[in-house]
Amino acid sequence: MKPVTFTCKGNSVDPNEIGQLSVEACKKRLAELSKGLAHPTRVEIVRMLENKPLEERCVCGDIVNALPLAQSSVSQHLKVLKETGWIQGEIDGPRVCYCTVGGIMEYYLALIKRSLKGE
Amino acid sequence: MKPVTFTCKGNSVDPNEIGQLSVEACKKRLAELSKGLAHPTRVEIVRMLENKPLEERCVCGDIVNALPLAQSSVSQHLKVLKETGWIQGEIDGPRVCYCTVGGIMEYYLALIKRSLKGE
DNA sequence: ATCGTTTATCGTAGATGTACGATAATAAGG
DNA sequence: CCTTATTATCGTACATCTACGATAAACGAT
Repeated sequence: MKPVTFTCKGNSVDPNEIGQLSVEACKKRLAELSKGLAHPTRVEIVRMLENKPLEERCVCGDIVNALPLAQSSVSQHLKVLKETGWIQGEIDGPRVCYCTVGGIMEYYLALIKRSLKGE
Repeated sequence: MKPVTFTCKGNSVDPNEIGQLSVEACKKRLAELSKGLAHPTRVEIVRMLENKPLEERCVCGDIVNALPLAQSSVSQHLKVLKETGWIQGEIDGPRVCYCTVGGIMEYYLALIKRSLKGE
C-alpha cells in the first residue's frame, strides 16, 4: 500500500565515524563538503531542504520555483550537492524528491573541528 | 624595543555579530568562507595555522616548505584564504607572518548553524 | 648602492565552474 | 501508442581555479 505523502528518508551519516578517518581523508572530505557550500545558491538549497518538515516532501520542481535560475542550472547545483554528499534524491514517479543526507550538518561541524584542530 | 619573537595577533571576529547579518548576507558569507576551505591544501594551511602555539610565528616560507607545491602556488592559496577571510598576514621585514583570523573557526561554525537552520 | 632572501605577481596552460537554451529520458494518464 | 509533466543531460560560452616557471618588489645586510 502506497503512502499518500512521500517522505525522503534514505541515507544518513554519523559524526562518530569521523574518528575512524585518517587525517588525510578528513581533509579531503572537508574540502569536498566545503565545495558543496561554496555557492550561495547551494547554501540556499541545503537551507531549504534542512528546514523542511518531515511530512512535507521537497520535489525538484519546488526547488526550481524557489530560485531565480533556469531549471538546468538548478539541476546542476543539485548534482554538485549530491556528489559532495549533502543531499540525496529519491525517484517518485516522474518526480525526484530531494532531502539532505541525515545528520549531514552535524557531521560537517564535527569534521571541521577534527580537521582544523587537534593532532 | 623590538620583541625577539614576532607573534601575529591582528583582527578577529565575533560569532555574536552574525545575528546582525541579513539572511542573504549570511548565505553569501558562508559561501565565501566555504570556498576558502574547498581545497585540501587550504584546509591543511588553516589547520597548520590554527594549531600553532601563540609564541611560535608562522612565516610564509614555513608554509611553503610544509607543502609539496611551488612557492607561487602556495602564495595563491594564501591569497584565497586571505580574501575569503580565514587568515591574515603581517609584514615582518622581508617576511610575512601568517595567522588565522581570531575566532574564525567558531565564527564559521556559528554561521553554518544560522544559515542552514532557523527561520 | 649592491646583493641575497623572501614573498607577491605575471603569464600561461589546462581543468573546472556557472549559466543558458535545447534536447533526451522517464513515468503517468489518456 | 501518444501526449504531458518532470527532471537530467548536452552543447556552448565565458569566467574562475590550479598549477607552474619567470619576474618583480620589498627589505636587511654587506
